[in-house]
Amino acid sequence: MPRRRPGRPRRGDQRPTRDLVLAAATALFAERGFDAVGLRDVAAAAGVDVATVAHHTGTKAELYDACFARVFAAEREVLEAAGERARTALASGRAEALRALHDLVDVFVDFLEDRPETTALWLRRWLEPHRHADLDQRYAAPLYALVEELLAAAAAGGALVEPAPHVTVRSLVWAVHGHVVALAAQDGSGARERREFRTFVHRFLDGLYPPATP
Amino acid sequence: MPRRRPGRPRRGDQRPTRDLVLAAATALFAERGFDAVGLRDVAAAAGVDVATVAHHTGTKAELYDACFARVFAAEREVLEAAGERARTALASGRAEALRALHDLVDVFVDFLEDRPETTALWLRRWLEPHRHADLDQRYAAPLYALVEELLAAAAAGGALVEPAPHVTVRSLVWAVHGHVVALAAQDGSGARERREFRTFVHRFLDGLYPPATP
DNA sequence: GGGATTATCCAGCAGTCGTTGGATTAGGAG
DNA sequence: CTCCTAATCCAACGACTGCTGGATAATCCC
Repeated sequence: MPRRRPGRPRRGDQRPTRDLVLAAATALFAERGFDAVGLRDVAAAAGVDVATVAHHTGTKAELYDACFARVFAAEREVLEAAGERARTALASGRAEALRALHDLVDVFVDFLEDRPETTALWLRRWLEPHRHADLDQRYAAPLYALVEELLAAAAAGGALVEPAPHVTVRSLVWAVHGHVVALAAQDGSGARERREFRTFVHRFLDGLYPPATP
Repeated sequence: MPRRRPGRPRRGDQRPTRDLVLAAATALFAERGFDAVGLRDVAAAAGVDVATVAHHTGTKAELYDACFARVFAAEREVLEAAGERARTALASGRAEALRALHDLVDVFVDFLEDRPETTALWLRRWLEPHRHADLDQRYAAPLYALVEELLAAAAAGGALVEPAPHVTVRSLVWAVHGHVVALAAQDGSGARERREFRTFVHRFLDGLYPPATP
């Protein structure tokens, strides 16, 4: 491995080192977890010395936080864009709200299937509550609020009082993460699994909120 | 901490040291994970020296495996007992099969609510595929097969061909684990949460397999 | 050109890790 | 009592950990 050029970076230079380190660290943390990844592993994966990692990202805990913030910010961005589209459909009636709900869930599933490391970090977050202070406020809460809003709109006229919407949303979210984990654990493209999971999700929603009232 | 008596244990002695170590290690591993728990932590929690831990449970990896085997064996035992009861109901018709399905799921939820460390280890197992070789064969496969069998029986006459039963089962299992994690993360007794989750589960099953065909 | 700034690496510190060899003590077997 | 076995702890080894002080090099600003 050739030694990287030291010194101040040129004005319109290549990809900044900090992003390189964050990408490498995210992949490693998602696969092995906080304690099983050494700073020297991250440095080697990024083609950089340990001191350089520390120079750009500070403490190991700060690096960990930065990885989470980066991944979850991307997810939140995608979901809020899809949520904005869905929100406009809310005013158009129950059928449109139901379709918007289905679309939003599809976007969610697509996103996680494409970026399994998001699921890995999401799960690790639940197993390490002490390490993440404000992640829920910045990430989970807005997502839950949006989907609950759509669920409530879809249920309007359906007289759905229980279970509480947040229970339904949480269960759906965990089912999706379980699907992503199962995809990663098996071999093959998983095209069939993806198709069947979408079928399941739509049946799940239709079962709770039948599209046509008898 | 007084020094423990060395020497060969007396004939009808107290709780064997190995169980003490395994219990302490299980609690620590469930809370912090493999790498964040040192053998000295386990030893201290069990009131024992490090060398004693090694003497009884061998390598750290072997200790980890022993914890998993212990916890999952308990779960499998409970589920197979409930499954046996359910299996006899299968021959009595669709309505009885549906009720048996509901009962089995209730047993599953009750068990995990009472022993949250089972959920913690279950999740960690998915995040560390390299550390667990044969756990799926001994634990997950029989459970999945049983619930799928019940689902298929419940669906008989309902013309359910998709989604594939294992997708439904997996999603339900992950939803339950998500419920347990949420219970552990919140404060209070969580009695309301438990009640609402059961409502959700039963609605979930009824949505996929309506109890009365219209 | 001459600082000032920024980036990179080398070398090493102090601490913890899992693991082990050996000493000590207690009970069972004869 | 004497031998054997089993249980416990102490002390230490080598390896690895996160982190850092300082040297060097490349660029920017003037």
